[in-house]
Amino acid sequence: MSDLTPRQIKARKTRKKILEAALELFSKKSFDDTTVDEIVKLSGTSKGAFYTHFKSKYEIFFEKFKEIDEVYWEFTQSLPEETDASEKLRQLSELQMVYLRDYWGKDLFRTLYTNASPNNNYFLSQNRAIFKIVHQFVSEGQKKGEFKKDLSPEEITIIITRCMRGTLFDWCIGHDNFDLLLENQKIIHTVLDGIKA
Amino acid sequence: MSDLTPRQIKARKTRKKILEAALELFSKKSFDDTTVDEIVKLSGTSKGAFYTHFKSKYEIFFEKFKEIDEVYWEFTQSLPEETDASEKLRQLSELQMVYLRDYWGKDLFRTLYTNASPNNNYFLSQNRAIFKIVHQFVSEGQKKGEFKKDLSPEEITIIITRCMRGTLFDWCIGHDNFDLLLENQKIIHTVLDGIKA
DNA sequence: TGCAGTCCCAGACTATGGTCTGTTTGTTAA
DNA sequence: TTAACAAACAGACCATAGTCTGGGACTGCA
Repeated sequence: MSDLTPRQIKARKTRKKILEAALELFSKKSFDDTTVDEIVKLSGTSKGAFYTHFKSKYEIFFEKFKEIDEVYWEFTQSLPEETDASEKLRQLSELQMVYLRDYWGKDLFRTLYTNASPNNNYFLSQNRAIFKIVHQFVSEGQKKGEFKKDLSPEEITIIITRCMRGTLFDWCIGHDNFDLLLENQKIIHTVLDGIKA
Repeated sequence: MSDLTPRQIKARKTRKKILEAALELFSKKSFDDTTVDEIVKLSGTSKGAFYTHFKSKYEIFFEKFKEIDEVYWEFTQSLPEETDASEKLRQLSELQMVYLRDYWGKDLFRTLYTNASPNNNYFLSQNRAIFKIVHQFVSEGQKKGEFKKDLSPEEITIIITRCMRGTLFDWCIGHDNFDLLLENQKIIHTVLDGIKA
């Protein structure tokens, strides 16, 4: 961990300064209202430093996004083994919504969606914790005979995560200000009904 | 219709020139690679003209987006009345996917999603043709006893359109290059199973 | 008919995300 | 040790979406 050369240590420090300044400004103002020049100024660095450490302004809070998956893993550990698969899925999706609503918030989360691109879409990746966890629950459910087997676990997992994404998209882009938990609950309930044996 | 003053007629012409030039460039290159200066140059107008007629570069092809709803209406007329509601929904969603895939294409469609904002999201509006048509089919299905009644027609309609949106989002943002029709079919089938009586 | 006001537009200008070039300084192979 | 190299960075520079100002032509009203 700390067998880094002095140069690398200094670089890390610079990176950290930039990251902290950026996140501070993002929360104080907003992503869109924060300019790279401001970040650079507050962190006491430069454009050059900024772009050696981050590919884009967007990528900066992408860093923060990775925290999400930590939360999911912790949750999974805490679940009693014998719970129904559909119950687990319900709880997981609820956790996700609560977390995104309360910890991230609409505005911050929106920039994720509007800045997504085919090159930069980790949050669609099937390597993500949320995908793996859902997949695990679905497999369990199929083994226990709780779910149909005309679709593979992967296919069902994709369906479920896609529904959640649709809900999240409407939530952060639309101006309806709907109840994220309630809306998610309805769609998840419907989908689970659709895959029950 | 044509009781326009000469000034208004000229303005319309300018607007049209800009719109045509823009769409030509969008299809020849892409939305992102087309600059406003190019549009202005090709259309023989100016920035001032551009921004009096359109709020933003994005809004320009928003114009094109409205064509979609025309297609949906036409389709609805062509359906035999006695078809099952779920069959109607299946066909409608398929039509949508074919149209977006073949007529719009991934790249063009993506800019819709990445440029959406709470101020500018007609395509989430419940006034859209797609929403109204789905709503009508769902109501029919409930009346015929084909669908459950524990959710209102509006709620079910939202669920269905949201699923389609989730699929479309993954399609145009992700790099999986999956089969849009097939993926849509799976998710719609599952959701319909979930609302069947 | 004359004139005040407004619409439509031209084009200079601004703001900002991102690139490029040069410089310094730590690193490494001989 | 030292020369070549590369990492880390500073800041000028570029590209482009969008704004601002001014002016000419049309319109409506006195």
